[in-house]
Amino acid sequence: MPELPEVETIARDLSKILAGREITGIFVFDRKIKLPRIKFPVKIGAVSRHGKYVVLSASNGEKCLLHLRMTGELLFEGKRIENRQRKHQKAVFVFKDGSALRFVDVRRFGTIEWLKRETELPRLGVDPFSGSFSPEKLAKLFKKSSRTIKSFLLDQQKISGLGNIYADESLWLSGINPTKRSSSLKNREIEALALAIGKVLREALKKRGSTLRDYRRPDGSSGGYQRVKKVYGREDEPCLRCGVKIKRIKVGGRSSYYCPSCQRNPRGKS
DNA sequence: AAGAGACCCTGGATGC
DNA sequence: TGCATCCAGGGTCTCT
Repeated sequence: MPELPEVETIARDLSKILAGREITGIFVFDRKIKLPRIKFPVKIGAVSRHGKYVVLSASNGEKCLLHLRMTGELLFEGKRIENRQRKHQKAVFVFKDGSALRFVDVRRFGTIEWLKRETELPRLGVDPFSGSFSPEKLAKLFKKSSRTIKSFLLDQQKISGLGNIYADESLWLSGINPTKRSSSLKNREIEALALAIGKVLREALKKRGSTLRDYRRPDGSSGGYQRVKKVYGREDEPCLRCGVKIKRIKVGGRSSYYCPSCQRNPRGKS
């Protein structure tokens, strides 16, 4: 499941490969995807990340937003592609030299949008890699919210880029119970959490993301963070800090892994 | 208005 | 072995 580090890795990889290339056509195989009329060829200026979106910025000011959701993959094929068909293929971007970028997506949740104006970029919360991400900023946001910290961290309108894995990892690292109410966090906890989020995401980016199920880099290679993750997916295994069995509960409809000892709820519940 | 829950979708895991 | 059922989960929509 691509989250910030995976999307950042993909965007960086693609930026090196695609900058300067001209798209001569986009073939869409998913009827849910609707694109406006596009005047080809379109030259790609840069590839970047906006929250969990991969953004292809064309030199004419238009933008293509790609969201991988759960199982989306962007795979680059340098050689002239022989067969445009492939299982679970959502779309193929074909370039002037015959190379191509395939959007493969088993669960079909991924999206492609073509934007004519920059102002249409979806509005997102603060990005953990931006300069405005700070404990003070988080404290301000948390103060207003009665919801659980876990579901808050997953709300892209509040903080952008975190998904289930890195939210759990950050909460474990900062010793905060996922069911705690955002507004109840002490300044000390908020500082620890802000630090943990930055640390977890930077570490994951260094490892080029986590490959748990479908995530792959544009060249087909895997990420390495799954080898260092501390709680996610470790139900019933010992906590790496205290040895107590990791628990798994549902918070806001999502699986949450945490240590019942290190991440104790002050009220004593779970 | 904010928050909770259903929904989308398919493959893999589990149960009988 | 084979079929049915359940589950995963990001984001959007609907309902409260």
